[in-house]
This record gives sequence, structure tokens and C-alpha cells, in this order.
Amino acid sequence: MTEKKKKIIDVALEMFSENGYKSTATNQIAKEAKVSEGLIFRHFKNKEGLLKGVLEVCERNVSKMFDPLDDLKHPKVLLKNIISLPFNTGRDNMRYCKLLNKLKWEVGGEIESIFEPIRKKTEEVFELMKYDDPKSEAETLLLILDGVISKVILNKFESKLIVHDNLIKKYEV
Amino acid sequence: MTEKKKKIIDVALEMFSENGYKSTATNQIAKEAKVSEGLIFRHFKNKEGLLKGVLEVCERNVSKMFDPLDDLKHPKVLLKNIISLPFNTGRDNMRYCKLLNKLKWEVGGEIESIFEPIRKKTEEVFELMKYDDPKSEAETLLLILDGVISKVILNKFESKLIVHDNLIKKYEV
Amino acid sequence: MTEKKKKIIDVALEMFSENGYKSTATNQIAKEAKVSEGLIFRHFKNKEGLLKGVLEVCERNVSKMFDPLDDLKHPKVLLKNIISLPFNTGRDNMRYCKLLNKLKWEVGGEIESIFEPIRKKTEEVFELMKYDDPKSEAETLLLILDGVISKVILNKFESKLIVHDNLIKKYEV
Amino acid sequence: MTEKKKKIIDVALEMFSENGYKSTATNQIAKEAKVSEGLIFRHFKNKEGLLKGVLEVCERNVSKMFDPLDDLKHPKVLLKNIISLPFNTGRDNMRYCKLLNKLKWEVGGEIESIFEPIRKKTEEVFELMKYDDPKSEAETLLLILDGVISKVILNKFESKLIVHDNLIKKYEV
DNA sequence: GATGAATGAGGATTCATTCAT
DNA sequence: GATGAATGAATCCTCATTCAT
Repeated sequence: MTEKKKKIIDVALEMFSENGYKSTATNQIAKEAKVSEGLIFRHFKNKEGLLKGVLEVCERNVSKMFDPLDDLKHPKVLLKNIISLPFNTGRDNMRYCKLLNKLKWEVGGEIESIFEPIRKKTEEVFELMKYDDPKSEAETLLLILDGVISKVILNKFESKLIVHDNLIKKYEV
Repeated sequence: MTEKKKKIIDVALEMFSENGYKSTATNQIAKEAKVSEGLIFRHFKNKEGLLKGVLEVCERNVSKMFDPLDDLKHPKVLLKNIISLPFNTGRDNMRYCKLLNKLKWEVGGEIESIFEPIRKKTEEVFELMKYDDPKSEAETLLLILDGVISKVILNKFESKLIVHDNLIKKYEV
Repeated sequence: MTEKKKKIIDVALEMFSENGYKSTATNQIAKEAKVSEGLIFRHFKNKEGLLKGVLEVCERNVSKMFDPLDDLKHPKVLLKNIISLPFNTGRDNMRYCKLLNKLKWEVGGEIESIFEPIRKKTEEVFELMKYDDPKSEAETLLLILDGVISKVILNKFESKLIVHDNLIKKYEV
Repeated sequence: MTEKKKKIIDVALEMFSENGYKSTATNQIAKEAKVSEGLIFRHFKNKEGLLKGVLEVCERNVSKMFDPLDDLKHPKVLLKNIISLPFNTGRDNMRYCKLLNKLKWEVGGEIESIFEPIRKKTEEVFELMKYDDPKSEAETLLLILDGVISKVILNKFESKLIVHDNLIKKYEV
């Protein structure tokens, strides 16, 4: 992976997540990345290929977001951390999530798979905690957290901290 | 409002909500609406003008979704109905919500205002029910319901009914 | 000639002379004249027909500009007045001349004919004044006056009065 | 500057000067230049950008028209040559002047600046020749020559040579 | 690997003109 | 006479993609 290829991905990631896939022209990407437009197509064949390349990076990094959870054994602590996750997303991770969300609506691709591990982990937690229906309980929580991350990304939160505490209380963790 | 203008709005609403704003070409709209492409611009000046026209219809109709809540006085019943709302959205309303959500991500316009009435009503319910912090409690619930409607729209629900019951139980209504 | 037809001609004259024939859209004319666009075509068949209608008005009025010269008998006085003509053109006449000039360059139509009478009269003056070659002498003067009127119309004159005196002196009148 | 870009400018110059700016469609230019239409916009961004590009060429070449005058020292000879200039304009220079004149009427841009050098030179000549008011004298002459060139361009001259001699005699050179 | 000139299909928009009422 | 909805061809412009160097 050359320096220029990395730069292309980086810029594309930024611009896709900011303006969407369709609305970002390849020549804008090229200009911003200080690279000839042709190079994009040499490396990725397609605009769609570029998108794939960008998505891979996203997935790799979003996956890493969940890694710290592996060290936690106690269910309550684990659950608490799962809930907290979207509330303290760093700048970079936010960008990955933003792109993922944008594409969920724009392209409709299969992005859910990235979140399969965290879904499974959440389900396990609820199992350990003896919830009646761990599967749908996990679905409910993830849906909530999805709502949270949307608000965070779009910067539409009025009282992030209180909502966080609210959820923590609801799940008694 | 002539028949053809109505048809244009109708088709545009459908296509925007299905494929997004950018990805829908005006000539596709014209063809689908069996109308000359020029007519779109005569009536709406711009593609963006068309979008505005479509959004107005959306807003008008989404607002109507909340009307039935006005008849409910008992807080618990009201809250229950608020929660249920996104779970039983009809075909048409779904389209309006889909468009609104798509645009929230694609265009980033100010759509929140449409939901201000329902936010206020939710807040009032929590007040009546003596919740500690009705405001952020309302924010939390709406955020959850936002997650629900996203799933419904994108047809990504695994167990809609159970999640619904789950929420009903959580709020003890 | 109805009031509305007059208004159309008037507005078209104004807009053509200001922005040119091509650059003036019929719907702009209609809007400015507070008239339906269709009416333009009912009255003039074509945009070109409208132009013809406008040009007729122009010609009629430009011709009138020369009428006062008919009363002058003394050659020197007559010549002096011919020279002065483009230097003191009123608002309205300026508009007619502006349109005529614009069209000379934009459409290339046969506009010269309007100026045939003044050309003839100028030639006669030079004949009376015993110039060697009255015909080309007239051509020269008219060419000069054409330059003058261009400057006046385009408002590019630095010292109109002095140039005027200059010419008067050159022709010793 | 690639061959194709040169060709585009060349063709545009020709077509603008012949049919005017507005009336020349970009796809006509492309076809005539045997070039894809897109290339025009890649090189010049805009139709207006193309116009600017064309104008630059015009200005550069029109400026060159005046260069031979630099070698002439004797005022009378110089003045004579200034007067003669518009009477013997070659094919190419005629095209540049035609475009400049067309645009003076169609677009109204600031074209006068190109003629500033010749204006200054003319003024100097009249100074050397002890004319009373060299500045307005120069303005007068240039105005005359402007009339001449218009006639030449529009091919409306009846007796070019005689008019030329006429002017030469008037200025006694 | 990298460039940048070139392409051509498609997209939004304009505009003269028609026509039913 | 007058309106205004409707048309469709033409126009300017964008953009992903190719290709020679």
C-alpha cells in the first residue's frame, strides 16, 4: 500500500462520510488527496471499488472499538460498557460510524454484519443475566444504541450525559 | 394544484424515498409521472424546489400521524400509544418517514422541527407520571423510537413484536 | 392595438436594447409586461415577429429624429445640426438607437435603410457646400457620427462636449 | 497548451465572432473542433471561461497590431499610420476586432483597456504636433477610427479608399 | 506506480412555442 | 382577446472512466 493509495482512502473516507457517496466526485477526492484522478481508478478500478476499500478500513476500525469489551468478564460491567460505548466515541471512530450510517441510508448495503460480534456479545450478557428473551433483549438494546450513535454523529443531542445515566439506570448496571 | 403537479410530487416522493435525492434523475421522475421534464421545472423551478414541495407533503402527513394521540387523556394509555406508534406505521406514512430519514442523512436539512410536537407531548406525559427528569426522559424515549422506526423502514427487524412488548414492559404501561 | 400589445412592445424594446435579443427570454418579457406568455405569441406569432414589431417602432421614432432638419435651409446650419444630432439624444431616442446598434451586431439585419434619408440629406449638404466628393464626404461624416452615437450609448465618453466642438470646428460650421 | 485546447480556442474565436457569444452553442464548438464537448469544460470550466480564454488571445493579438507603430518617430508619419491602421486590417486581425466589437455590444465587458496604449500614443502625437487639446483630439480620432473599423468589419463600406484619403487630408498628413 | 488529457453518456435547466379553456 | 398549463428540443454542465505516456 503506497502512501498515495493510503491518502486516497483517507480523503475518500472523510468526504464520503461528510457529503455522502454520490455527492462526492472522484475529481474532488483526487484534488483533495493531491493525486491524479487516474490513480484512483488504477488502484480501485471503480468508484464503487474505492467505496469498498474505504469500507474495509471502516470495518477494521469499528471492530477494534469492541475489543476492549473482551477483557471484561463481569456481566454487569460488560453491559455498562456496551451501553457507554456510543456515548464516548472518539473523533476517528465517529467518522467511521458516520460513513457506515450514511451508507446504510444511501446505498443500503449490508453493513449489519460488522455489528454481528457486538450483537452476539450483548446477547450473551443478557443470557448470563438471566433475562427472559436474551435475543430480542439484545436487539432492543442495540436499537437503542443505534439511536444514540445517530444523535451523536448528527450532533443533535441535547443532554447526552443525562440520557446516558438514564439508560444505565434502566438496565440497572 | 393541477393533476400533473400532484402526480409529479407523488412520483418524486416515491423515488426520493426509495433511491435518495441525488440518485433520482429528474427525467426519471418525468417519465414515471408521464409528464414532460420541463414541467417539473416550471412548477418547482429547481430540483431542490421539487424536494421542498415533496417535503411539505411529508411534513403535513407526518404531523397527522400524531393527531390520534390528542384524544387520549390517561398518561399511561398515551405513553403506550406513543411507544406503539412506530411499530404500526402504514405503507404511506412509512414512505414519508423513509424520505425524512433519508434526507436527514443525505441532505442534513432541519427535519427535527416536525417532531417537536410529539417531543413536547412525550415530555408532558413523563411530567404527569412524575418522572424525575421528564425532558431527558422524553429525549431518551424518542431516541429509542427513532431507532425503531429506522429498523422498520429499512426492514431490518428480526422480532418486531417482541421488541415492542419489551419496550412496553420497560415503561410499565 | 390593445393596451397589452403596446405594453409588450414597450417592455420588449426596453429589454432587447438592454440585454440583447437572444438574452431576453419571452417569459421575462411576459412577466415584466404583466401579461401571459401566450399573449406574446398570439400577437406576434414568433419571438422574431415580436422583434419585427419592436423594430418598426424603432424605425418610426428614429426617423422622427431627423424631421427637425427639414426646416433648416442654410447648409452650414444644417450641417451643424446634423453633427450635433448624436450629441443630444434624449432618453427615448437613445433606447431606439441602442437597440438598433445592438441588433446590428447581434442579428446583422438590414438596419442601414433607416439612415438612408439622413445619408442623402448629408450628401446634399456637402454638394451645396461644393465639397469635391460629396458622397464619400457624407460617408465619412456619418461614420464619425456612428462612432459618436456608439460612445454615447455605451456611456464611454470622456469629454463629450469638447469632442463635439472639435467636430464643429473641423467642418467649419 | 495541448493541440486540442488550441483548436477549441480557435474555433470558439471564429464562431463567437461570427455568430456571437450567446448564439454559439458549446456542442457546436465541440463538433467543429472535433473534440468532445466535455473537454471544453475541463479546460475552461465554463462557457464564460472559454470566452475569457478566447478574449486573452484576442487581446494579445490586437496589441501586436500596434507594435509596428513603435518604430515610427516622425509625428506626421506616425499619425498617418494610425489613421491607416483600420483600413488595412488583415483577415485574422479582423476576426479579433470583430469579436471585440461584438462583445462590446453583447456582453458589455471592459474591452476599452486593450486600446489604452494606442490611445496614449495618439495623444502623444497630437501633443508633439502642438494641437490645442491633445487628449480630446485623440478621443475624436479614435472614435472616428472606431467607426471605420465597424464599417470594415461589417463590410458596409461603399468607398473605403476615398474615405481613407478623406481622413488623411483632414489631418493633413 | 503515476499523470493528466480526453471521452461520452447522462443530468439539470432554459426556452420558444402550442393549445385547451 | 387572454390565460396558463404543458411540451420537448436544445443548452450548459458534471462525472466516472479510459488511455497514452
